Amino acid sequence: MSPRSVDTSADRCRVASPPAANPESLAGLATGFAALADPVRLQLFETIALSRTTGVCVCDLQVSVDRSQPTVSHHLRVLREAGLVTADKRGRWVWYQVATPRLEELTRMLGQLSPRPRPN
Amino acid sequence: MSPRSVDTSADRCRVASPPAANPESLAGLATGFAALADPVRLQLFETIALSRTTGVCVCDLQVSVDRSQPTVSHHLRVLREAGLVTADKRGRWVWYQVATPRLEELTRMLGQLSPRPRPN
DNA sequence: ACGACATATCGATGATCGTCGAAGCATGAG
DNA sequence: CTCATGCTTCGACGATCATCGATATGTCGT
Repeated sequence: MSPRSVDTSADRCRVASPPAANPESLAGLATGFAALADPVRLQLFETIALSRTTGVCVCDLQVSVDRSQPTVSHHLRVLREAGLVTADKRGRWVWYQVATPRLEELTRMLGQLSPRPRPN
Repeated sequence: MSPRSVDTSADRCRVASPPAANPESLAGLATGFAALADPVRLQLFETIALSRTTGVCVCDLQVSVDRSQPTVSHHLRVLREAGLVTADKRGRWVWYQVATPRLEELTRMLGQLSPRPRPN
């Protein structure tokens, strides 16, 4: 017997789902968090995000994370496919920038889970 | 040659690291995001977070995610070890609650990466 | 055209992950 | 005490992942 349905009807509580996100959007969000779940990727993303105006070119990203060039390229692809960054080929180099809407989507979700937003 | 150091000294930019988080705290944050990187775990966490006051007991979490009971237990352990939730054994049941400071730590980091916080 | 350079892709390898059934460990009811 | 119940731990298995060297693709300078 569930602890929510003990006794006659006193302690009872909505066992049915709260206003949770639907499963597909949940999977999308999970993919976003998965992209940030690796230390190397998180550092790459931080570096990209902190250089808002210009973006960063891959050759500069390489030096900061001490991984082989294919590995860095792989991580950047994961960030790209998660929608967190965009790549822009300018001449011989590729510049990465943060994809703000997606980042804010993730931030907003975490924010809504904190016991803050609805103080009523 | 880096595209930042073309020409004589015109387009130059601080190649050296921005005020990035140190590597160890980066790993800690990555662990946090990794805990949210699975759809099942994200739903569990959402359900826990949305029932702030009381918390949720595992038996109620089981029904919502359609996974075996050991699997749910495993995911809850990951969330626990990532510091995102706390478990409280009350009698025969275990009640989970969100660990607010940790959640806010993750939220804050994402917030700082959005091109908002410093409009100067 | 050619060679140097910047990135991306491929293929392989070891590590980690998600999942389950089975077994273990408490707790409370009888 | 004994048994059912709620949850965790264990062991296994297939799937996915992070990493690298080798190779491919595209671009610029000469």
